[in-house]
Amino acid sequence: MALGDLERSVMDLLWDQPGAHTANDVRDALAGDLAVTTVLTVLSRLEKKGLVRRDGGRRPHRYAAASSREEHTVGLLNNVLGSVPDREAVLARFIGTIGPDEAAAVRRLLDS
Amino acid sequence: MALGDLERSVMDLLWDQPGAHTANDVRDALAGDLAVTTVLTVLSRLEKKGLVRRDGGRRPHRYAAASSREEHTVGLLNNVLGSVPDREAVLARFIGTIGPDEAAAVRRLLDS
DNA sequence: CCCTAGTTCTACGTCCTGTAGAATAAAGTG
DNA sequence: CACTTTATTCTACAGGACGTAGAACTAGGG
Repeated sequence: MALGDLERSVMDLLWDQPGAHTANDVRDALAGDLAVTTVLTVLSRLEKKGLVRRDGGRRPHRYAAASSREEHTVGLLNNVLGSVPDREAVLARFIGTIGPDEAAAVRRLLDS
Repeated sequence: MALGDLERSVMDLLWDQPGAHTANDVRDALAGDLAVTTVLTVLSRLEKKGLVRRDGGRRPHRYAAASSREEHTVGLLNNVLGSVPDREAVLARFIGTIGPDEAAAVRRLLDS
């Protein structure tokens, strides 16, 4: 599930500032001068996509990211990798493209 | 640039059977009973996206994948990784999700 | 010069996204 | 409780991407 530009901006916001936010908070933090209804629409759509969780208990509803940016992004990666018949062939080429410093980091991560 | 279902099917075809294909070839190889014009439209769009190269020399034009499936997919991966502020944080979590066999493969790839 | 196979143009329905007004609901205030 | 303010949901629309294909046009074979 790909995100649009505004959806993306909202998620970035929710990820960068974890915790519960009202629609007004989100609107104020966003660049540009959007209507609150716009923000609410986007938050609804993100909720439907499972990326945002809403707390509708008290009245200004609060919204928060449903999972971390890393989790979500790893989901995307696995998504991409799931679309090819040979994951390893892709990983092989991917590893060829990463710099030596990053390769070292990956090695470290593998060993931990 | 995300692909639609039909676009995806066409690319899979071109990747699985490398070489130059006519629109009719592609249509015959695809499931379903599509019009050739449909296939041509899709091939055009894929060409515009840079995924397909057309040889318009002789009359039944020939179409072929512009890059390998692996190259293209790695591009997608880097795309995804380019959308986050901390690539390594994502890689860290990604590595946590891969199985031990695949981890071994990655290690091998790093060493080669 | 005319078929015929092949290609490009044009088009339309559908879905997604950005955008927000209108309508409705809830909550505070006197 | 009636009224005002604030927040949420409904409804809507334009624009773009994609699946789909007919119509119009082009080029090569006879």
